[in-house]
Amino acid sequence: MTTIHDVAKRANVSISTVSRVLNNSPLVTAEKRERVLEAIRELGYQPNALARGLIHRRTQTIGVLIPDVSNFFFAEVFRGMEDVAHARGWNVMICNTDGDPRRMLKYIEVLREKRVDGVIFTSEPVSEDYYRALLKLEVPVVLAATTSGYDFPSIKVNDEQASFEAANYLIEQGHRNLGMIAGSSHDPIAGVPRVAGFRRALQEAGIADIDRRIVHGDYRFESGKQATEELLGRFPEMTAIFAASDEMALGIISYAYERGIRVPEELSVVGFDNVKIAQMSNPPLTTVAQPLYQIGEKAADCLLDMITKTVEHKGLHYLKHQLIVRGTVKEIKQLTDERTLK
Amino acid sequence: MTTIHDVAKRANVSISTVSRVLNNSPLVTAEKRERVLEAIRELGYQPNALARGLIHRRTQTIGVLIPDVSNFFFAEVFRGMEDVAHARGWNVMICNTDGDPRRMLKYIEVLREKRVDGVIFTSEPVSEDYYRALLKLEVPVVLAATTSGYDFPSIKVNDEQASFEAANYLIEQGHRNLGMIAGSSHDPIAGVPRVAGFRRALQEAGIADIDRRIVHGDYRFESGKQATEELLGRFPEMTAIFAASDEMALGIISYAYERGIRVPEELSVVGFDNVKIAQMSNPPLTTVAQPLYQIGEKAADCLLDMITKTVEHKGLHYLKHQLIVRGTVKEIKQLTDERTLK
DNA sequence: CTGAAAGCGCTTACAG
DNA sequence: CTGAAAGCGCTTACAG
Repeated sequence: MTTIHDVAKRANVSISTVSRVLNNSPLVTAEKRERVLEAIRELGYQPNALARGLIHRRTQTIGVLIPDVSNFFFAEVFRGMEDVAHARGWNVMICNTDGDPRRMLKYIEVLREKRVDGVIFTSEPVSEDYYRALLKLEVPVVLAATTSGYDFPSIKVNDEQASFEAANYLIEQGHRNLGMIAGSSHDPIAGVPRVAGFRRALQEAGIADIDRRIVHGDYRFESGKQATEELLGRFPEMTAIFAASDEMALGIISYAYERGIRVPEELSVVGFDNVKIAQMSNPPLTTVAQPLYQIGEKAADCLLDMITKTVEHKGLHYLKHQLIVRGTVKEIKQLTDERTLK
Repeated sequence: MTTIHDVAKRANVSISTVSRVLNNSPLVTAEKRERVLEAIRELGYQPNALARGLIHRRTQTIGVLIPDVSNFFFAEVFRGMEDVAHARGWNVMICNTDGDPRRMLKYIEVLREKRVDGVIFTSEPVSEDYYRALLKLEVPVVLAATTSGYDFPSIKVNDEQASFEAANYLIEQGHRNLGMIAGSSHDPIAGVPRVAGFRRALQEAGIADIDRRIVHGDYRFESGKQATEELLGRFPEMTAIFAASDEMALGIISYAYERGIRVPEELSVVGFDNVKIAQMSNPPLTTVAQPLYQIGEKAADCLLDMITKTVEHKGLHYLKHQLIVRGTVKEIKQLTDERTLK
């Protein structure tokens, strides 16, 4: 591969001069500049980013730690990151951690070796081990779709509030016998707060027996089906279920379909996330939208701002969630209304 | 950040010695090795991959050119690549091209600057521009889920044959009035060959009017819905539709659901790809599976073999497709049988 | 076995 | 304005 020396020789100048035109230095005569440019063109020369990076201590690369890009949710968040990185002239090194601590720690080390300029840590809780490893990186870190007790800026949705609104919507539509398929109770991000929001809504509505109305899944389709069976076993008359992920919500719909339970006539369903498949189900899924792509965009923007010292970011940034009403919730007359009518 | 000099000073040896223990050279006394290791640990030193890469002319990084990771299909293929890269000690730089030639060419340049050790080019036809740019890279290139007239090894499924089998399956199930929602007729990979396979099956079965039975979509959900409307407008009695992607197949199901057409009782559907959502539809989608994850794995393995010169790969490698029978196809008695019975 | 030196491909004061 | 030189953080013949 051609180097700066080849160009210098061909243009009959020193490598310093070549370097100057490469870096748009004004102190080169028009004539030499032309000669150099010409030589570059003829040779198809491109500067070696490694050599440049070594000197500038900047690689123009950021690392993205993410559980699994083949997951609908992460795929969209990631796309937002990649797009702004690209637009701002950065590249991204992707690291699928699978939620595996060994893999995560290994990847953080690799990112350190490669001297990435910054890191986006996505969707997982920040353990103390992770925190220490991240600090050693000595570069800016931004949290996407998660948050922590440490001082990394983080971009996410207000899970408690979003969940509260979803449950509340169901209640407003007249449902009183409702349940929830939650995420993991060990998950401080998408697990605990969403349960808390659900709880708050039911409490305010004076609905009893809340604990038994909550079953835990793992956010995936299959667990949504199983959890529905469990829930309907406990409350055969249940009229609505809120799931902490769209995939689990699709599991509810599938379960209902298999048993001949009509959605939404007999069972209303609300999901969480608004991944692309939410609009492809039958009926299309009513869900709480997280601005996935924007979370990725904002996280990348925030990180690049910190790297280039344009702006200093701190603390927790909430992005707006939004209830998307499609076809899986039916309004039902409340018992009290019916009694009143008689 | 600490350098090899810091370690050398602390361990009271030369940087050559530090370098040797870093590279597991046998020519270092146990005692010095210990001292160096100790210093490395205390300092939390990690060698700079840029400096190493500069010398070795190897970055331990591969580039992946892919249209859009947020797409179900590519996300899974990509995951396969990332997993083997990781397992074999390589990192991956991801480049979402969006099928945009400017973006593609720009990315190939960037990969050249960054001196990646190899490139996987995914799912797009290789234009002459791309070919030239790829050649200039001077590193191995492997094609995943696509192929070309050039001499890059490529990993894909036999689209014509897979499509033929899908159509044939429908015919075997007694369908004679069937249609296809194809991809783009400008797409030499997932467009043209799949239409050809469909055609061949209908021809062999002596089914007439083939041209009118084919409508083109863009692989996405919405176009599947629209194409269904078009097809059913032309052939109101149509009993089965084969789609060149699962997403379009889901579009067929949605269209049917909205119009009260029962799947599979009144309309059978077969998809292509077997992305994760295929099993989440109601009824679950019968489809031709491409081994997505394995295509990614194999492409990465093939590339890394070439980079490390373990093996030389050439030509076209077909990975096996497979018809996955789920719930969207109904067997119907053929008219001829019914007549025979009477 | 070990260290000084050259070199990977660049950038950037420094002197002219 | 321009080139020689030093240096970014490493590896690896070379001499001892």
